[in-house]
Amino acid sequence: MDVRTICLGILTRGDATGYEIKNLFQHDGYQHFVEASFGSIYPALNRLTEEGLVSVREEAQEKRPDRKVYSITPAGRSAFIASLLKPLPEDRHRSPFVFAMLFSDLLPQARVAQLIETYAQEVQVKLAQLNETEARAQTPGEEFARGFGRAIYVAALQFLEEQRGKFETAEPVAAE
Amino acid sequence: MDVRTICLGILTRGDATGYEIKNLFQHDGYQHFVEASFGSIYPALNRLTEEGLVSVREEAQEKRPDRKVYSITPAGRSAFIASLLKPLPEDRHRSPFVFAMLFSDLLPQARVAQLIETYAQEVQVKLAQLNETEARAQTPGEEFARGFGRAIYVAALQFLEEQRGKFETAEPVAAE
DNA sequence: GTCGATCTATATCGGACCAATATAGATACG
DNA sequence: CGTATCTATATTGGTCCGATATAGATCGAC
Repeated sequence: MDVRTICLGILTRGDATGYEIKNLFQHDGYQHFVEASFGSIYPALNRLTEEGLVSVREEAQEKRPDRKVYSITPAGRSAFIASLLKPLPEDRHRSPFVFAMLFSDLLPQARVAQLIETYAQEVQVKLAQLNETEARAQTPGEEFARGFGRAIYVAALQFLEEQRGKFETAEPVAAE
Repeated sequence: MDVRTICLGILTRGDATGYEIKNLFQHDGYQHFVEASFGSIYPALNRLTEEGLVSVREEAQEKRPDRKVYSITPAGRSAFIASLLKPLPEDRHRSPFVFAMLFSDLLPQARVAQLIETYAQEVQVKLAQLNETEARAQTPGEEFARGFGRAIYVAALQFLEEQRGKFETAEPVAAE
């Protein structure tokens, strides 16, 4: 799922600037399983404009940089739906935490316990974020995404809870 | 968790060629939460060698390209452990599947059902892979990583099972 | 009341990383 | 006997991220 496709998808829900697209990842609905940086969003929007998949209108603002508001075109909408009909790339879950835990035998116990605590807290924050958005009007898709996130985070927390303690008795090895 | 750190970690478990490091991600222990491509592994090993964090010995083979077997140095081991003592980057879970489901209202029902089925099958394959490795000798870290993966995958499957059907009655919208 | 922080909004650059491709002989299978 | 897969290296094009730059607006703290 490249950034161009992600931008198209977001624009099917309404017009937006590059800045607003970026912020959608931090707030509402799109949390946790989709992301893109400014460094890829702005070039993506330019290319999409060249290709006629989105259109821009520049809204000049007094004493502010111009807003470039992007809208999806009919061609863009078709291209987006077509991309959802093709086989999807697989999920990619990169976890520095799991990687670090693979080497727990090389770390002092205190650090291992801390890794687990810190990670558990992060998961709890994400879970709380998902529950916050609960009240707002949602598409069935957003409902699904929130449920999916909840399911995974709850399971992760439960597992961490089970593991807590198991790494407190293991003998540590040289940490230098 | 950059590729250099990942390579260092793997080399703490024993010497390996770039090729073997890459393959470790597909087989044993490191499955699912860690990955790197040849295009980043080979340059990483070169740089690590320059920096003295790993050493190479070239094993000439008859009628085969030379094997470049990498070993971690004491400096490399220290650097690796130091990187595990610093705060870790957060997990990054990119899911084209969840992204597509966010737009289920734009897709024909059949496609949505297919998305769920296909994804569920992929998760089941991953779960089976984790259970396969069960028999082999494991470090506590590998045990943890396998348990973590299992917990998440089982929860995902359970959620998908609950959702199956919920997307069969939703009215579809134009798919072109 | 003014100073710093945060927000809106654009954009670029270096570097990291991936996917695909190239090379090339070995082995294994049908 | 041919073809696919395996061992093993490496590069290239392109995508993407993180950091940085710019710049005025707003808002809270002191």
